[in-house]
Amino acid sequence: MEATATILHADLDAFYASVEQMLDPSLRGRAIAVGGGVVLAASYEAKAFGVHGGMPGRRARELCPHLIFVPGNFRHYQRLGDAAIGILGDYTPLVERISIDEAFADVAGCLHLFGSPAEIAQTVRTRVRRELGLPISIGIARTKHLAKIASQVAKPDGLLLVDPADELEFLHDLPVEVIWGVGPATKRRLAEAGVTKVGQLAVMPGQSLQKLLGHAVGEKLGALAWNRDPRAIVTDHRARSVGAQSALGRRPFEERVFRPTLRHLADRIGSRMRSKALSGRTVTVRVRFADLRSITRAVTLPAPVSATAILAEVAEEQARSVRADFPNEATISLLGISVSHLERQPAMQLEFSLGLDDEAVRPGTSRGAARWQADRALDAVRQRFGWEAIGYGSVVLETSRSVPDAFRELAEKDL
DNA sequence: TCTGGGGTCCTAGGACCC
DNA sequence: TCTGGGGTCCTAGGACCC
Repeated sequence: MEATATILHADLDAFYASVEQMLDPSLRGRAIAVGGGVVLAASYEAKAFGVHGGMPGRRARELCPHLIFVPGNFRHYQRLGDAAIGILGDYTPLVERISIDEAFADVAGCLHLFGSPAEIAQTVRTRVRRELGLPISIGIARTKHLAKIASQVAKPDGLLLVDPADELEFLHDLPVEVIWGVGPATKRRLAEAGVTKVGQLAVMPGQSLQKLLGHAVGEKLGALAWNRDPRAIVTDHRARSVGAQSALGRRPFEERVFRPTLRHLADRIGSRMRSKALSGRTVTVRVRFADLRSITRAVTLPAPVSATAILAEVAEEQARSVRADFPNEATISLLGISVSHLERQPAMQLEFSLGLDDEAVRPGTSRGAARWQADRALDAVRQRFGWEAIGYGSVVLETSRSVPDAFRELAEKDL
């Protein structure tokens, strides 16, 4: 007996742009871009001119002179994304959200209640359109990988079921870059070997594939080309790292620049970690030079931390070491911090024992405890009055922001 | 013709231990 | 005196995804 296709991949079409067009009817049917300095999302009308997400706003305007730029309504995006995925959840508890506008679902267990996978998918599409006013495409297949490809092929505003009997016929005709994990670099390498279609990839000997792309990527691609994808739906993902970065334009690589910036980044990361009761042992700093080459420095601490001041100190120390190692790099364009080796526990007790807080403030209290309490107080104020209400005094960033802060908050939001 | 920010996973080499 | 193998952890960098 042949397995049935019960995995759905649902993907809201040109999400931010569609929301804007839904909210403002005068934008419907027109080429719009959400964002300004950088295009965060483009409507299909704009995509027809070659405009796409991530593109500099100026370039987009060149391609499409009548392009309308709209600032984002980020609260709406979060709300509507949640609502759309929620509709999917009305039919099965097996929903795996992978971003604000995208999710997998397995409907194998609810067919007797709601009908065939295609019927369920169509119901979801109809409801998202009727209740939220948004277009959503859904792909259905036997595996996650193929369902995702199907939803991309179905776009815009479409539904595509890949019958298990037709999987390879469907898949092998498509270009290699439809495969999850084939980006520009892998595509180029494959093209150099004369491989542009999935079908060609499929018949490549495993050994040469692994030689070309490395063991893991080669093996994965070889399997995916035959639609061998063992991944199941995972309903709870736990974070493996928490990070923040900031593009700086061109700034001198000096203490007076990187100290306040790292402090601000550490502050954002620390408060996010504390709000989720996470702490982490490895602190990685990224420094990007003016020519876009970037350097990372990581250090693993003996115990996990989440206090802003400690994260900042560790990060500053690493920035200094990069500075010392690259005396000829006078200009930087980005700084980032990321914390990994996360553990699910408050960091308070652990930070005492790090030796980072050797000056006791008073008997029974360490500097680490004082910091932790200060952080908690700050977190509480922000919870009531908003992020901008309070912060580390030294932090005044004159960075010109091409990305609205609300977008950062959105990107930071736990999905 | 230089795009921002938040992530995940893989590779390779070195240190260290048994 | 060059003679193994296996495992784990760590760092740095790269590719990819949304």
